[in-house]
Amino acid sequence: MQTKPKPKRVPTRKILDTLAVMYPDAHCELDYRNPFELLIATILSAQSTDRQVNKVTKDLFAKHPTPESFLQLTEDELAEYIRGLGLFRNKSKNILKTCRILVEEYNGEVPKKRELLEKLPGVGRKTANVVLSNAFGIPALAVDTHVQRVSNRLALADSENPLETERQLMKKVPRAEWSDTHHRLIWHGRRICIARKPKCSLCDLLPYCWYGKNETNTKVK
DNA sequence: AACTCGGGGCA
DNA sequence: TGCCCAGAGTT
Repeated sequence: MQTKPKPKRVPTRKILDTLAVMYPDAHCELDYRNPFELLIATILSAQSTDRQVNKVTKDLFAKHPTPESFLQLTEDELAEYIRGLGLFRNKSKNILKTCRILVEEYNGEVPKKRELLEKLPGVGRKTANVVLSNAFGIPALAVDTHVQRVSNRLALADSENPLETERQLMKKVPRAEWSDTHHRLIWHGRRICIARKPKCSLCDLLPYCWYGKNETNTKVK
């Protein structure tokens, strides 16, 4: 790794506006109808694709729409539903523990506080933020691998630590734009600013991008 | 900080 | 065939 010649001034406003033009309708691509389903779908999405998650949750949520209903399932039975995903045994175990807590401590509801969400098995900082923001409209900026990578490349963040990246983004991005920005960074990370060979020649952010300017060899069709 | 969980999709 | 996927928990 080279020492980073950080730009003197990051044109945050231009970056956010350009992202808005590029991805005007960016949104969560997990299928869910209520906070509980979003919580489960987000736990399931760890190291898996949202398409695979949507595939397995369709049948699962149809037959088990509530945490009470999930508790009728054994660990193996739930694992069978989500077998198409990676990490399915861990997820099955964690989700059943989480459902038990929801039923026994929160009257079957998903709590709306970060501290409580993060205590649920399988729920970390990222998942908690997704639920707060998408399900409850509580401002939060979830940092996953896409947000982390794209933020680093655009010099919106200079840390590899997701929590630190979250802090830096929250300082630079107006609170009202946290949710949209989160989704747009993800869409950008999946479509253009991909990990391996970013398609810099297709990127409207190139004029504002430290990485794109310095990695000319990565420009692929 | 480094492991581990992990099957499926895609180049 | 190898690499990655809207991470979290444990050591």
